[in-house]
Amino acid sequence: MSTEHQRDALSADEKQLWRGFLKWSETMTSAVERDLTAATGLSAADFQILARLSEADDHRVMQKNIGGWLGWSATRLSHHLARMQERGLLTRASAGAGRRMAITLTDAGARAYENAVPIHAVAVAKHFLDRLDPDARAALLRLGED
Amino acid sequence: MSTEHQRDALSADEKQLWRGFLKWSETMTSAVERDLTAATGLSAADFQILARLSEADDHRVMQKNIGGWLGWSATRLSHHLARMQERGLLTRASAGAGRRMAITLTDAGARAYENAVPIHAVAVAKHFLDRLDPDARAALLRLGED
DNA sequence: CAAGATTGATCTGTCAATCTTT
DNA sequence: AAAGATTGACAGATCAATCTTG
Repeated sequence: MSTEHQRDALSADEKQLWRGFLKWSETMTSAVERDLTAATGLSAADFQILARLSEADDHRVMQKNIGGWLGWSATRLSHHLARMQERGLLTRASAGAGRRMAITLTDAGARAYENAVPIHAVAVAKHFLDRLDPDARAALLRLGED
Repeated sequence: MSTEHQRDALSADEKQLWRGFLKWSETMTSAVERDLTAATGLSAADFQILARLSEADDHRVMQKNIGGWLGWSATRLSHHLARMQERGLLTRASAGAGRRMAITLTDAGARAYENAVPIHAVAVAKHFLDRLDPDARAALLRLGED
């Protein structure tokens, strides 16, 4: 009989791998966010959005695209962009077909992002990049490229 | 001059590695939780706690220990355990020094966990384990063992 | 109507302050 | 006083339902 089609439970090794990964991943991303937020007042989510806007032509991007890049639901994105707009980091304007929206970085948003870039880079290096050996780096790169 | 002490920004490769990891990690853990919750009504957080209780002698564990194993704050754990107690999955009782608490699995909690184990195993295998080649597996195991 | 976005209710997590027992 | 746990207010995320425009 096969042992593949009806897994009863994880083996001890698999359990260790899964639990270890979860704890490492959560601890590491929390540490990055803690450093970023303490120095800039931006959350990790804020930073990701500002980065995408900052990289775009005219600092302007369709809302739909942001959702795709980050893998966020429409709902989450809508709520988050509303809050960021209230804080003056970006503006929203309807643009074309259906209920399509164009998101634009404000000057204040651009400044907040530029100020945060080096802090973010140091945090990611300290808690993530610097702890990866070449094998781990290659493995994670492969997992992430889909 | 050194390029180490004052990182200005991540390189393109580093950015790809970091963003790719974040998206993969969030997508993958969400997929596991979606499968688990759809079939059992348990969240990933619920499952982790039930698993630790289930593995303990007498299905009983000190609250402090759970926090340490999972890397959770005392606050988060307190709120979460209160909710799980209301759902009848576990009981809380003061035990000894200070404000120490002993957490015990109920029969209903034990049944819910046992029912969820194979579903969880299939989900973790499908979305995580089966997608790791030997190098990735070894690399993640190293990162997680601290 | 279909795609894209929003809304409100609810649930989870965090922060700061507080409480209890030794 | 110190350790461990709780509380309440608030921020962030999710779900289901709804809205808008081509």
